[in-house]
Amino acid sequence: MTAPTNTPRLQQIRAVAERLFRDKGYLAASMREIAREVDMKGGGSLYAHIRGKEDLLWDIVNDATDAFFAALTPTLAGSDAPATKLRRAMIGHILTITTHLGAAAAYFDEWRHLAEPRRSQFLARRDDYERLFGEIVAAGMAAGDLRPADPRLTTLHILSSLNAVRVWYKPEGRLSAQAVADSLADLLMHGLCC
Amino acid sequence: MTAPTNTPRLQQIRAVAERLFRDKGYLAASMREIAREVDMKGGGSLYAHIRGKEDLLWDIVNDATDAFFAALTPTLAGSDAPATKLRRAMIGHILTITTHLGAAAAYFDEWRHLAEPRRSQFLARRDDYERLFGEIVAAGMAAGDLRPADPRLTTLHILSSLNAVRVWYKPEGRLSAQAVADSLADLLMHGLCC
DNA sequence: GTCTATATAATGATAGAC
DNA sequence: GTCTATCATTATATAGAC
Repeated sequence: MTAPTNTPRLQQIRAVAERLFRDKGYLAASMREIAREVDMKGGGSLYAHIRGKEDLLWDIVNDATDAFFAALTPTLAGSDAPATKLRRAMIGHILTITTHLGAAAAYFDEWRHLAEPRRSQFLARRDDYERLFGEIVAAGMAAGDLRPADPRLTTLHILSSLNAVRVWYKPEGRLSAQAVADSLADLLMHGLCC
Repeated sequence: MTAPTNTPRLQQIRAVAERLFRDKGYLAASMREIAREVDMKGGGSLYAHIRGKEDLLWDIVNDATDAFFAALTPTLAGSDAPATKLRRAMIGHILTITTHLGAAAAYFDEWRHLAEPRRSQFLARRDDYERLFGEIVAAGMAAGDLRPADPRLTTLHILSSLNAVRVWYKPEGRLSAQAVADSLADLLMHGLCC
């Protein structure tokens, strides 16, 4: 939570910061560069809109967290069988990444540049999400819907496999986000073997 | 390639840099901090051993690349069936990550802070490795050993799933590296479904 | 709200004594 | 090879005119 205002100019600044934080990393992206990309002549003007660089990261990280929860909530509320629920959760997770690539980079990689207590607050929310996701996996195994295995370790494998999409997915590439999501869900559900 | 010498002191500096680059990121890890962790009193003393900070990153990144190739080569040379080869390659890849966590962080995340032409040189070698890995996948599908799918996309999914282990694996944790490697190989080979 | 100028702190790297 | 001192650069952030 920074300012209660949310002007178009601020949103523009946040969009640029999101892109630069992803492209070069939080530390390598300077305030002067962000300012230049929104057609300001010096970094100082930014401080009429934000209190500091870290606020930009904080807002981006929270947008990402909100998006992941928003994608998972309807799946959790549904009454599908666990395996179907898991597939829907996986697809939703991947599509959230592919439609919020900048925010995803902050969520997975750049959050460590947050100072306390924000850092811990973020990690707590991320843990909540992973716990919710893991409950689907555990339920599926308990119901005999999924192969029995260590549910915590399996959830870790699933989520980190899904998250890896952020590294190489290109919106302008030959593959649609849906095709990437479907293929990875198939791979995780059925495996490589015949 | 930096200096032809390779003293114990230099190896110690590289080991510290590797750990700090992983823990805080390349840019956030200062030369003064590296110096302090090898019991030097100021960052200046480091320059009797290296020419610059980037040389440390470069050497670490190349160590990682060498390690990945070293793990893959015997598997490629073997005469196993493609599916067996793939499993061995996956296990070897994961174990290389877990035994070189600092170098893996540089290999996957910090390489972008290399200036040209080193950056491109590194990416070319990494592409070579991924191509070799992908040939096992393609051969397995061609032989009917693996389920038919887009071999390039499948290779991308496999490798990025394996690579994700670096993010959460803790050597002092409850799971051995071998257990992590086996469980992920099982998941990718056979899937979650019954 | 944006500009210019600047305060303040930290960085990578170098120089020279020992 | 390590020390201390320092240079040059860059960073985030602030002050005050407009």
